[in-house]
Amino acid sequence: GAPADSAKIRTRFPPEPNGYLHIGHAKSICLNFGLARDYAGCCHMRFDDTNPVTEDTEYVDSILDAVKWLGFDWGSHLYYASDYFQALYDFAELFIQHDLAYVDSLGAEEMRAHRGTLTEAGKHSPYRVRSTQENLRLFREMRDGKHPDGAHVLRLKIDMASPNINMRDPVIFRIRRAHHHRTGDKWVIYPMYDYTHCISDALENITHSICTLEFEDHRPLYDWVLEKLAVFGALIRPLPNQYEFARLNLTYVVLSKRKLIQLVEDKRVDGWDDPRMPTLVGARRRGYTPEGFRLFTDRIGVSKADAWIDYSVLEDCMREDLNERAPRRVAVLDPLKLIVDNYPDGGEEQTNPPNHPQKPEWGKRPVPFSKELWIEREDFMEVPSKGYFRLFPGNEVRLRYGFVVQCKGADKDAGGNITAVHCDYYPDSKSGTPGSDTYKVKGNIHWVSAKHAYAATVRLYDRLFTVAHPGSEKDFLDDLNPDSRKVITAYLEPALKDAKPEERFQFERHGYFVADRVESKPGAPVFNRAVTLRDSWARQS
RNA sequence: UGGGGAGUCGCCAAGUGGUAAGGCAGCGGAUUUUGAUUCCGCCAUUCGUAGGUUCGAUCCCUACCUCCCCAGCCA
Repeated sequence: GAPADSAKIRTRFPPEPNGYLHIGHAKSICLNFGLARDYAGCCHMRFDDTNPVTEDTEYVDSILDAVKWLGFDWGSHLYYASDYFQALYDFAELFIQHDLAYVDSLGAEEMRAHRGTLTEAGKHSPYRVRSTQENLRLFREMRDGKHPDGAHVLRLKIDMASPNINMRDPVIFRIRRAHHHRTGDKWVIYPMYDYTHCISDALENITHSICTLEFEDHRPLYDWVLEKLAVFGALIRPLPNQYEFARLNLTYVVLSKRKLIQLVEDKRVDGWDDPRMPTLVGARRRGYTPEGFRLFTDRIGVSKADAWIDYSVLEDCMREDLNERAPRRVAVLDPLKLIVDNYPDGGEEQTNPPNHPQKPEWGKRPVPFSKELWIEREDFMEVPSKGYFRLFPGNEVRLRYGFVVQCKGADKDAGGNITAVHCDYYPDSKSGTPGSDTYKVKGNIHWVSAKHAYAATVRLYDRLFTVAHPGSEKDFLDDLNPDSRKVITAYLEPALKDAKPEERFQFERHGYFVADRVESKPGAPVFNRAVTLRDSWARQS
């Protein structure tokens, strides 16, 4: 436990280690750690590991990593509810001794029947009148493994007629022979959440126990348990208080743990860190930043109203952060060949785009230019629509940081599909050379030298990465096909691991790092955003 | 229809007796070698509804409406 310091705010982030943290958890993490930081208090990292059948150390590690990644530090305050198992047990005997707890031997079915309904009071269990001596004996036998799973439970003796169902003699210990990730097989009885959480908070001298709305009904029980223990003299006042806030809902995003597990188990995604997953590890691979998440949680606020935050808020936060810090790189994702007819065959020269248009101090980088380039297929229209000012026959555009060219037309295959676009360039229009700015064009498109493209930079999901492709140029371009992005993702994996903020790149054309559309293999669902899985899809699956 | 919560602009969200902050989205316009960024402007006579108290109400009172949560030996 932590020292009692009445003046200090003390919060805690208490996940159950039964899954990976997602964007929704970021709100809770930022809230709890942020409050502690803003009020010079401290925030405990605590695992609520009272149900051994669902928990695993794999999750403990990933959760710790996620919190650190978000930029928070719990210092020496790392706790596990399982560390309190003995204290929790001892307190339970105290409740028995004060005739406020009893061993119930009703089966699960019968117990439910006795609990009553939302509108009808419950009935007392016939075991509710057991003597203190018998309760103590039975409870110790439960602890000592003398009874099979489910044979008995320990319940608090409160009020079976309470309109609040949580107060109808809640179960606080159950027999569960399962290996616990930390205590191993030492215990066969495990405490329940309601009983554990408030006591853990009290033992750690938490001042503000912040949780989500669905626990509002549990607050009376939280207070009841702690008040009794204080009266018994087992706990010192002041006692912690529970406060609730609305959990995060994000449009287009499924944050239901059950559904996410299903996606992973059904292999609809590559794993918890698939860039399409709303997990923090997934978001990280997408190029989302801790700073962006912190900005996001500041922006959405905290209230008790059920809210659906529009995804654009998250996007804007990430853009705002990356716009400042991301060096610019170019990639062509849907390549169309552009041939500069009047450029010398085999010719080659360098252009020098800045690393950041507003930060000359970041310097420039050399980018090769040659006769054949790759441009985005959408940057050419044989018959331009109104307002279109990129490439179309007769029009002039600037090849960004390169030359101004005039479009001469396009080649087509037998099926009428455009296979290449032709243009002529103006040799005196090269960016950065004297007089080059006398050319006034509305269109400005990005490009990659075809013969150097195997070493170009690729955008995946939201990020751009420099790729040194092991295969030929053709292999590389084949991999660029939107339908096989996963292949590249897998290949790049090692390179992404330790990417620094400065290594994050922003897509040049749109200054926008979120892919608009990613389609997976035929027959598989279509995602509207690379980032997210649509809730409606998850529902039908 | 038991109990607990919530309703302020398309989406969030301040304000809680003195006459509606801010952000996102959207819409204009200026700068721009990313249709980006940046910049400047517009965007609720109205705060779920109906009454009431008051000089004055989003804020107080009454009634009503809508939505969310609760009957795990899950958290």
